[in-house]
Amino acid sequence: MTVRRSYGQYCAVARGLDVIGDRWTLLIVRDLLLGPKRYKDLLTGLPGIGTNLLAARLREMTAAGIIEWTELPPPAGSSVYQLTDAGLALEPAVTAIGRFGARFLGEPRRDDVLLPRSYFVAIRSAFRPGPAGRPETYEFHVDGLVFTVTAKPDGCSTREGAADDPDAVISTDVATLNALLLEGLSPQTALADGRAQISGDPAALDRFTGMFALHPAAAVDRSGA
Amino acid sequence: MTVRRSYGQYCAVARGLDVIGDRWTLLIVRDLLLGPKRYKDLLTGLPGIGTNLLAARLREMTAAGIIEWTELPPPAGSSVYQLTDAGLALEPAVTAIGRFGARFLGEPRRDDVLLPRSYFVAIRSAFRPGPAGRPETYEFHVDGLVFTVTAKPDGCSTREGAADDPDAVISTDVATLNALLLEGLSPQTALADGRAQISGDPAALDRFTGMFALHPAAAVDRSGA
DNA sequence: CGGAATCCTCTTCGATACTG
DNA sequence: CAGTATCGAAGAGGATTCCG
Repeated sequence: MTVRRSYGQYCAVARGLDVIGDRWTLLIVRDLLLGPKRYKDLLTGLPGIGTNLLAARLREMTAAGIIEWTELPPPAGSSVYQLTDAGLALEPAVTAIGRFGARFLGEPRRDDVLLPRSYFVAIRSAFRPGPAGRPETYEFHVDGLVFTVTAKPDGCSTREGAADDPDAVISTDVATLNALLLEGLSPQTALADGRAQISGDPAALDRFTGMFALHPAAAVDRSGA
Repeated sequence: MTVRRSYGQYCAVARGLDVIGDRWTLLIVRDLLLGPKRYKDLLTGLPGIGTNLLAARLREMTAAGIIEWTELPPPAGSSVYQLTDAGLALEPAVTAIGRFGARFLGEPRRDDVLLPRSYFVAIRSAFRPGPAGRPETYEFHVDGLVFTVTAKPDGCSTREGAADDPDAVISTDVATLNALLLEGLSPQTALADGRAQISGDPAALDRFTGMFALHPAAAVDRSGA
């Protein structure tokens, strides 16, 4: 409807920002990096976006060719938005901004919301291949959402949805997940306290947290408020 | 004055966007990657920004700690803005967005403006080390701006300002620079037509364009990194 | 019920004018 | 030169309503 606003510069950075520079756009991409999502999934996963703005962004992103609308095959059959190849090409940008933003993360603020999806995107670029064991698959249930993490010696992948044949299934809440990944909470403590449950290999949570130590070592807290 | 708007998500990507997500911010960073700039330099280098918005952005970026205000040593003595270490950490993000944006670049549109600074940021990530010769320094004069490019076997650096002891000094306009880098215009033709002048080693412009082939063909998908 | 379009208020943007 | 002040236009954010 509206003519897309452009910086009007013949520059790859400016042109990229013409496409992804609007508010919320890159956060929609972040969530879609974990797989296709329904409108409602995105809406509830991005508190504050407002339904009109989400609809507008999805329209613009579709027009730009970075997402597409499709229907999942039966039995799901739901209509979803997913990244195109051009949209997948945004992962390095999301990662780079995340690395930059990590230095401003500090401690959670009072009115910060913790979103499970964010962690399963973040760990992709925080993967430290362990002692080169065999590939391992974890299924996480966090606050009603389900994620699959597959760790191989040469990298890891994450997506939203259930795993085929996981080595372990871990259930927890996002606060505990944050504590495990960013605050050094030990898996033993989390399990003993009942903040996390595991079925399958009981040592899997240990190996998981070891592979994804996100502790902001060089974090410079500069939160203005 | 205004409370900075935040996504309110405890997520490195969202926090990063809280800092750099506002309109124009990342383009200011792009220009500052070439070195310190005065207010006026930024204003004229970013057509359309508007002086109040530039002032607001510089204030916010200073508060966030990604730029700082300083005075250049005599004899220049001008007051300038420059990136802090935290601001320099944005180069990977700028590069990643540039790689993504390259696929939307196409041909210049009627109302696109060509900005010399953009090219000297872009070539940083398009450097293909040549046949490992000795380091070479080029000084460019483009539409009243001066740039220094230093190419070494293991990388290249670019900055705004005159070179100390350049191997060649090249004068041209931004349209010709664009044609040389993106449209395959041959240096011989450019020099013969008088669209570019060179002093020093006359073959230097050949070596330069060879090192920085940005042609869409070569620019498309270098996403291996 | 999921997927939006509409309405309304508030903030931000962009351009111009003006000041130290 | 380096900003501040002002103002109309556009965009963001929230609630409600509509559509299938």
